[in-house]
Amino acid sequence: MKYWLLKSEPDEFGIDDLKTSPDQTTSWEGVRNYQARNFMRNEMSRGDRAFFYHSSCAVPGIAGIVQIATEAYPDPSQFDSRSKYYDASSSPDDPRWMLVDVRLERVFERLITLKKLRNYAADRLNGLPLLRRGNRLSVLPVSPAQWRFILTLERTN
DNA sequence: GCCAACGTTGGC
DNA sequence: GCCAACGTTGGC
Repeated sequence: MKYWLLKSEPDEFGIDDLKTSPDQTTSWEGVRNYQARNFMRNEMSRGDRAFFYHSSCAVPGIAGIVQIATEAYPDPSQFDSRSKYYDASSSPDDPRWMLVDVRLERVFERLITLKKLRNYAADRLNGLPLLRRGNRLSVLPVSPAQWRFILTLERTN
């Protein structure tokens, strides 16, 4: 089993939106970056777990945990001309963009803020891709050791 | 294949 | 709103 971090803007789709979704499950549509796609397509598996990260908001941070509920499959929104994720240059015969379904595991009582994570950038979270300068990927790997350590931050100040 | 221009991401 | 860091696009 692998561990991941998935970014979403809470103004668009936050963890509370997932909580109220049918089966607390949603299709993680709209990933339009090749590296992020490759992570989903090549390395992500059903049963993996991911942090649900709130980005581009007042207090960025990890809001909870989701489970990867499917293998990667073509993102239908790339073929929907009314969708903001429409990609006219992708064909159903050779879909360019993939997604996975994710199901809510739990919502943290308190956000684990980016600020807090940064406190450990030089030691326990050294090398965490999220903390890498200039990182913009919306799908990022987390090592098992980093995953375990981040979970301990849930109960500390 | 190079690279400048442009667009997007995302923290602050 | 600003700006750094990238990724993508398109002319050549």
